[in-house]
Amino acid sequence: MYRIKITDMDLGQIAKSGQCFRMKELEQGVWSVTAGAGYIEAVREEEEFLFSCEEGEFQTIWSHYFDLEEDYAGYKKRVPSEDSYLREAIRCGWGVRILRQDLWEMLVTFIISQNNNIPRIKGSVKELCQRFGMEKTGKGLVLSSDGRWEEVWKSYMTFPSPESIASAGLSGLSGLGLGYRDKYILSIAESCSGPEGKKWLAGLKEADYECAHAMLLKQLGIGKKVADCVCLFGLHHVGAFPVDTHVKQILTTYYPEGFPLKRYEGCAGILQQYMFYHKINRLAAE
DNA sequence: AGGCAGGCTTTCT
DNA sequence: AGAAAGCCTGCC
Repeated sequence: MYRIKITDMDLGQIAKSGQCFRMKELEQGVWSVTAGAGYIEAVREEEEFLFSCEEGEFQTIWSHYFDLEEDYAGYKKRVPSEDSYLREAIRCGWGVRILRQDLWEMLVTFIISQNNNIPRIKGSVKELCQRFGMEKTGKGLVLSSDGRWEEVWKSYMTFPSPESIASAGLSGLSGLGLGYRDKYILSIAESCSGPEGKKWLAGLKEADYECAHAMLLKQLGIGKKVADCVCLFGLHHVGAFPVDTHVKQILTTYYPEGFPLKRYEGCAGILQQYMFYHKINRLAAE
C-alpha cells in the first residue's frame, strides 16, 4: 500500500465528470480504477489517499495516470473573479482532474459517447470488456475486522485490443447497445489493428494538437467534437475544447459574447471539464 | 466551398 | 415526448 497527500483531487468527482466510464465506487469511499496500465483501488483518508500498490508502481504508473505533475491550483488561478460562472463551476468541481487514459480506449469510448447518454455508454463499455477483454488479477483494498486497510487480490477485465474487436466483425458487436455506432467501432478497430494500426497510433501520439485533430477527423464516425475529446482525454492536449450539447448550452447562457478562448489559451480543456461537471452534477450536489 | 436538414440506434428523464 | 459528451449523407 502507498499513502500520499494529493491536493485538488476527488475521485468521486472524477468518476462523475464524464471522462471515464469504468471507474466505480465499491464501498465506503473505495474507488476501483481499471486503466490500460493495470488495476488499482484507492480511498481517501482525510488529507491523504491510500492506494493498493507499492510506492514504486505508484511513481512509475499511477502518479502520471492521475496527472499529479500538473498544477491544477495554477489553472484555477487563471480564472478571474469577474468570471463568476467559471468560479462557481470550479468551486463545485474542485477535485476534477484530466486523467492520462489510454488513447485506444478513448477512441472507442468517445465514439460510443456520440448522441448518447452516460448510463448507456457505461453499459456498452462494460459489455465490450466482458465480451472481448482479458481477465486479470490486481490488488484491491478491504477493511479488516480491526479497522485497518489490507490488500487483497481481485479480478478485473482489461479493455479489449483493436484486433479482438476487429475480428469480431459487425455481427460480433451486436447486443452491446452500440446502435448505429457499431460500424464506427469496427472501422476504428480495423484502423488500429496490426503493425499499420500501431504505426498510426504512434503517429497520433507524436502529433501536435492541430495535426492530431486532422488525423482523427479522417476516421469514420469521428467528427469535431469526438476528435477534441480524444485530443483532450487520450492525448492530453489540454488546449482542446470539446463543445457538446451541454457546453453549447453553457456558452449561449453565460457567454453570449463568446467564450474567451484567448484568455484561457492552453488550458481551455481543463476549464471545460469544470463546466461540464458543474452542468451535469449541480442538481444532485445541491 | 461550406452550411443545413434529415436520419440514425437505444436508453434515460 | 424529447434529449443524450454527434456524425454521415445528400442537397443547395
